[in-house]
Amino acid sequence: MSLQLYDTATRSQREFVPLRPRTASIYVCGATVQGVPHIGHVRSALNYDVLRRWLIATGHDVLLVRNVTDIDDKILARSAEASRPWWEWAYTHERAFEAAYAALGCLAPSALPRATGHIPQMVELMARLIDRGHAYAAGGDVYFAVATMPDYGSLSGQRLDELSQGECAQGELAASAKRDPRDFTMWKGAKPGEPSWPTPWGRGRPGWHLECSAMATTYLGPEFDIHGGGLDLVFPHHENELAQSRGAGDGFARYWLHNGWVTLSGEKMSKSLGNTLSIPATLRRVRAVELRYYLISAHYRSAIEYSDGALNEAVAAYQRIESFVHRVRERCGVPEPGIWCADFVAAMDDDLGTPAALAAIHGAVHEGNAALDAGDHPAAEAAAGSVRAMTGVLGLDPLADQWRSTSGSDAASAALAVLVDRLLAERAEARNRRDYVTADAARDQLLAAGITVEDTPDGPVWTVKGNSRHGW
RNA sequence: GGCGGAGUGGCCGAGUGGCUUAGGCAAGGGCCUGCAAAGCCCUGUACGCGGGUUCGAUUCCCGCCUCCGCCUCCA
Repeated sequence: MSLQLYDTATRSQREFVPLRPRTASIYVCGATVQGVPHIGHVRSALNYDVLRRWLIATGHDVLLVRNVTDIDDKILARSAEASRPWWEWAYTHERAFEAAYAALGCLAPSALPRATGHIPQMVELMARLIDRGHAYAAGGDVYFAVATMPDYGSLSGQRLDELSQGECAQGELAASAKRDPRDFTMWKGAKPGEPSWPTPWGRGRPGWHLECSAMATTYLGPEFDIHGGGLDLVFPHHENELAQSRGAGDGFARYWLHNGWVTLSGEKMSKSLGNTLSIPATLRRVRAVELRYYLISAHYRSAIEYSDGALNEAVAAYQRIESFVHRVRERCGVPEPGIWCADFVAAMDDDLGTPAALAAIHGAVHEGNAALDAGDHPAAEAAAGSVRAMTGVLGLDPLADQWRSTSGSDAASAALAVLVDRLLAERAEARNRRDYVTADAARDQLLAAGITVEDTPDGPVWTVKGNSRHGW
C-alpha cells in the first residue's frame, strides 16, 4: 500500500505516482498578503506541511513552492486607506504570515516567490498564449479566451454555458473590452496612481491567476506533481491556472488537492465577513503546538467549526501525549525516535488520514503508560520512541527543538528552579513529619503561581503551566 | 438557477453492509496516593427524517428536511 491522495480533478482517490521516482514537487497557493493571518490560512499551510513531511518520511526528495501574492486590488485599497506604500503594506503582512507559519512549525518552503518578482515570466507566458490563439490584448488588458479550451470547467465541474466572470458578471459588458463575458483577465491595464510594469501590450499589473501559472512552472517545470490550496480556489483560480498552463502547452499539475475551511459561528472565516480569529490572538491563549494539534486533528478535507471548547479538548489531548513522553524521559532517559505503528502508516497513506494517525499515536501512548505502570521500562521506551517518530511526522514531537520550553532565559529558569526546589524540600520535610497542612500549603502556593506538582515514584515533578517538566 | 459538500453518542471527530471496537475530551465507579495530580481498570449514551434494496444498513438506492461552500476577492 502506498500513498493515496484525493484528486479534485478526478473526484477520486488516486495512488500518488510522482513524475520522477522518489521525488515530489508541490505548488501551494499562499496568501494575498493584505492582512493579519488567521487560523484558516494556517490550516491550509499546515496541511501541505503534513503532506510534505509524510513524503519526506517515506523517502521522497520534496520541493515545495508557496507563493506570495503581493500585488492585487485589496492590497492597493487597504494600503491607500492606511496611507502607506502598497509595497510596505504587502511586505509587512508577508512577514506576519511567515511568522505565523514558522510559529506553527511549518517547514520553510523550498522557494517563496513573490508575484512582483516574476513579471518577465508572466509576460512570456502571455506571449505564448497569444501566439497560440488562447489570449488577446484589448483595451489595455490581456484576456484569456475561455472558449478556446474545450476542457475548460472540468476541474471545478462548472459548465461553460453557465458562466460569466469578473466585472462582466455584474452586467458591465459595455465597459469592458472582453470578447466573451466568460473570458478572464490575465493582465490589467495600468490605472493612474497604481503600480505598473511594461509589457508589449502596454503597462499594467498582473491578474491573480497568471501569477501562479508563471511561478509554478518557473520553479517546478512545465509539469509537476501536486497543486494545493483552499477549497475556494478551485473555481475560478485553479480552473484558470490550468487553462493558462495547458493552453501554453504545459502539462501542469498532476494532482489537485484542496483543503476545507475553518468556520466560525457556522460561517467561513474570511476578511470580508470580519469573523476571523487571528494567529497572534490565538497564540496568546494556547501554545503553537497545541493549535497545530487542533488543526490537524480533523481530516484536511473536512470543515472545522472552530470553538474554544474544541480547542481546549485538543490541548488536553496533546498534553496527554506530551506528558507520557516526558514521563518516559524522566524515568528512562530520552527516548530516541523509533518505529511507526502499522495503523499510523495506513492512516497517513489513506489521503493523509490524520485523525486515524492520531488515534494510532494515542494507542501507543496508552500502551506505554500501561508499561510504565507495570514497571516495564523497555516497553515504555519503545512506545515513547514510537510516539516520537509518529508525532515527528506530524510536526508534533514533544521533544523537538521547536516545541521546547521557552519560558524566560536560562538564568531565569535556573533561578526559578532553585526557588521551587527549596519549597519542595520544605514540603518533603513536612510530609515526613506527616504535617500535611503545611505540605499542602506549599503545593497550593506553587499552584497559585502556575506550577503544578505531581508526586511520582521517583519523587515530585513540577511543571510550569504549559511548559516542560522538571524532576526534583 | 448551475456545481459541490455535510448532518454520528454530553462535546470534538473518524469509519464501516453484520464481526468487540475509532481515538480524544467530558461524566460515573474502582485501583494507586496521606490527600491530590498523572496513569491504569471498568461503565453508559450514536449514526437528520421517511421509504426501498438486503437474511441484515449508520454504511447502498430514492425522496424529504436542515446546514454549508463555490459560481465576485478569499486558505
